[in-house]
Amino acid sequence: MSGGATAASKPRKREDAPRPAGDKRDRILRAAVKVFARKGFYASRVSEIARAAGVADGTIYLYFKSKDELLTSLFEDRMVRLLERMRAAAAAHPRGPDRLRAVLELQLGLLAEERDLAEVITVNLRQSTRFLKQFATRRFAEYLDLMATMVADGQRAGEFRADLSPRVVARALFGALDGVAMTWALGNGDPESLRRASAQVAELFLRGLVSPGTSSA
Amino acid sequence: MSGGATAASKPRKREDAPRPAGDKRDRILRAAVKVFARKGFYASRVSEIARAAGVADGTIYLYFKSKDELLTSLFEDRMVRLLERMRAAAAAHPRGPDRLRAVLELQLGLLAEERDLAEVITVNLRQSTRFLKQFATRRFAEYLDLMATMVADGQRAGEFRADLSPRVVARALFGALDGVAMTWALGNGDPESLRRASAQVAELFLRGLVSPGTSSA
Amino acid sequence: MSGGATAASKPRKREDAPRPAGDKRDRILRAAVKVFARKGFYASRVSEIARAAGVADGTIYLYFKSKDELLTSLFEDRMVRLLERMRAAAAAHPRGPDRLRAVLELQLGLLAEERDLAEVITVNLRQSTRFLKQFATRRFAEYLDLMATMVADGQRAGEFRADLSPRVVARALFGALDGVAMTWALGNGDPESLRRASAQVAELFLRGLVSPGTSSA
Amino acid sequence: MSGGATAASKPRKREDAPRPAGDKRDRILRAAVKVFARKGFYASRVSEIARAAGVADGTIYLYFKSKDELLTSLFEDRMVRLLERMRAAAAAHPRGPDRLRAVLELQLGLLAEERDLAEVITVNLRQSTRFLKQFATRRFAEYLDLMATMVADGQRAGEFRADLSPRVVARALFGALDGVAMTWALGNGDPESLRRASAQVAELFLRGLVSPGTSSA
DNA sequence: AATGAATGAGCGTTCATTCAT
DNA sequence: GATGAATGAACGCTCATTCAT
Repeated sequence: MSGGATAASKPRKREDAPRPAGDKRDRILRAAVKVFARKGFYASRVSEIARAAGVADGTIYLYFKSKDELLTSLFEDRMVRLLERMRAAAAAHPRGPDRLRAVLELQLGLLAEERDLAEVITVNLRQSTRFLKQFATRRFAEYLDLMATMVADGQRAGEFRADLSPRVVARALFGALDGVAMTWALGNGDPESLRRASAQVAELFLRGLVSPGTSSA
Repeated sequence: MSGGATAASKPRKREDAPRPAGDKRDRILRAAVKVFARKGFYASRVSEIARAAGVADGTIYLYFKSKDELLTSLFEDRMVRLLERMRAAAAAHPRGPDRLRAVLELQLGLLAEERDLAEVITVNLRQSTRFLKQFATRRFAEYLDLMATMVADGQRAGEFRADLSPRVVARALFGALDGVAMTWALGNGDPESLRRASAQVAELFLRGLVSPGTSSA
Repeated sequence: MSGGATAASKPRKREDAPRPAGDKRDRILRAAVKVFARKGFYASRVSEIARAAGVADGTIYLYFKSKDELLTSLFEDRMVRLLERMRAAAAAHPRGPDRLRAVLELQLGLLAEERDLAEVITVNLRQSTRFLKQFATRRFAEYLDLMATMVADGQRAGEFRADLSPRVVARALFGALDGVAMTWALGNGDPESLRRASAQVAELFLRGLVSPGTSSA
Repeated sequence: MSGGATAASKPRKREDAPRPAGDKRDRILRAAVKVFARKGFYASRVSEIARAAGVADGTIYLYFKSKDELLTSLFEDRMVRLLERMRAAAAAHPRGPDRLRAVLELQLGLLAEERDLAEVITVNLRQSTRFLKQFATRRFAEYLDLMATMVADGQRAGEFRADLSPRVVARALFGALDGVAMTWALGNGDPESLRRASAQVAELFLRGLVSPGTSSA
């Protein structure tokens, strides 16, 4: 998927223009998303993921060091992608409110397209404290920083009220989106309904954030 | 809360007065919170919980059917307690904004006092999709209903803007509180800092919710 | 059962003619027969036997050293009773063929009256090699001796053919009775059908044993 | 017996010729016979069987679903083999008495060669009523049918007395052989002595079965 | 004597990971 | 690289037995 992040696949001679391998790594990751979403990380068997990916059990270990690293890579992969797009969206919108709205809609929009991923990110990823503490921290901090920066920028520009801590707002924003995505993923999962909810959450937060005397539209 | 027999305890003779034992179930639950918080549900060993509770491994099975049921009971117990207090807090505040603020502060206040519990509730509880789907559903739905009802009541009273779906607001509120609690639990965990964050979240949501032309204070 | 009302079970000074205690020991043994028959020795729980006997788990250990000893005592008890009656029956019939017939009918007759016991004796008793080798040996050898002696006596008296080893005949007789009882116990268990089978087995063996030129009737 | 794939083995690639492995299932079964015979089914540990078979504990579960199924497969395997040979022996002897003698000698002959197996079949197999009732029933019924049919055929041919129920005779025969084998297996276990006993049992039953006026030789 | 809550040793089974082919 | 049979460490749970009351 995507052009950029090929990560460290297996060694290939050279050239082999279009897509030499790496195909398998992706198939495994996609299979993992599906299986993790259905049964949860711990209840998922490596052999199930292998079967779903159409490879042998052992093959998985040619691409990932362990089952843990599979979850880890999944998160890393998706998070990097999300952060990239968020930064692009932010750059495209100079005004704080527009920017915030764009970012929120981007985030839920991505999940709406991939329900299984939403379930993995919002539910399974919290499997272990250890995981969250040791691994996810870096990308997650990056994510919170991005959000907090957007808020702080808006405050400096006088677009957002200045009496709220940008970090607290960022955490609340993350949580609200996560909660909405989670309840959606656990429910029926109609993509459109998540998009509608997304617009309302944006509305709610923007109204909560704007400085008195500023129109949010 | 509640005076009498909680759920399915162990068989008790007759009488009731002296309350000789019965604390064992509680000791186990409290030990479970502690251990789950430190290592996560799956990485926690039943024997560790037993040691932490000061009982033998087998004793745990006199009070809980399985390790799973331990998590389940934990959630049930705490959730019932939370819901009771939330209803009480709601009843004590007739005006929508006050009511909402009281409920939010209650929820984060409870977690601020018991950091381990916060970690279990916000992190470990999402261990498995199966758990969330099959078990937690009932109490969680009750929780969301309560929040949504508060919002809807406020809307009918003209205190809250009417163009947002109460259910979406409830989900966002839950998520925001959960996200703030999670990031707090994963961090240093100073109770006071969670209370301060709580006040800001309330501020943010109330401002976002109030009808134009209404003062939120 | 047995004596009378017995009432209290605690130790009495002396006298107390009919049956001071021991009532409980018997209740436990009878409960054990029932439970062992239904589920097999290993699958039977001490607590089930206790419940069936109407006593507490711990009480069983006041009368028996262990679960093993329960089986052991059961076998001993019943075997002693059987051997006593067999000796009496043998003494009452001077002629070899009559004696053999009487003994066979006695044995299957006892089991026919107590189907559960038949199941325990024929099926469960063979639980472990250790059990058979270390414990049952004594009484079982006594049983085989009794049978072999009857055959040998008959041979000396010219009533039975002399070209068969009395010990082999005894083993075959035991086996035949045991096999018939087992297939019966595993089936419907109509007492009358076991008695009919018993008569045929006696007929078969007597005809097989009699010296040529002797009428078996 | 049989050349090809026995029952449910593990997945084999394709080919068939070289028979590279596949001996593992057999090695495990043989180890199980040995261990069960020495300690009884319940006292035997899966890990002991694994060690005796020279495989890892987990390997056993690649070939058998559970420890129970190990016993079950053992019985099934051996029983199928016995029944095949019994049918062959029966077919080779047209006259009732010869046929019966041949079958009896075959059965004890097989056990004489494999003392451990004799112990498992006669002793351990009766471990649980459940086992006997639910599983062994089919093959055991087949066995009894075969014996009963031989008797009934002989009766129709006028070779055996007609006043005995073929089914009762079959049960007695089974029991006699089983009892003789059991007492032998629990004792010293000299193969020759079991063969001698076998001949005497045949003699005893044939004499008991023949119609008056028929020579059994 | 009787109770039954508590104990904790012990075991069947699972499953991530390895490695010979 | 790819395979999947084999491995064996690790753990939840059971249940015979004990002992304070």
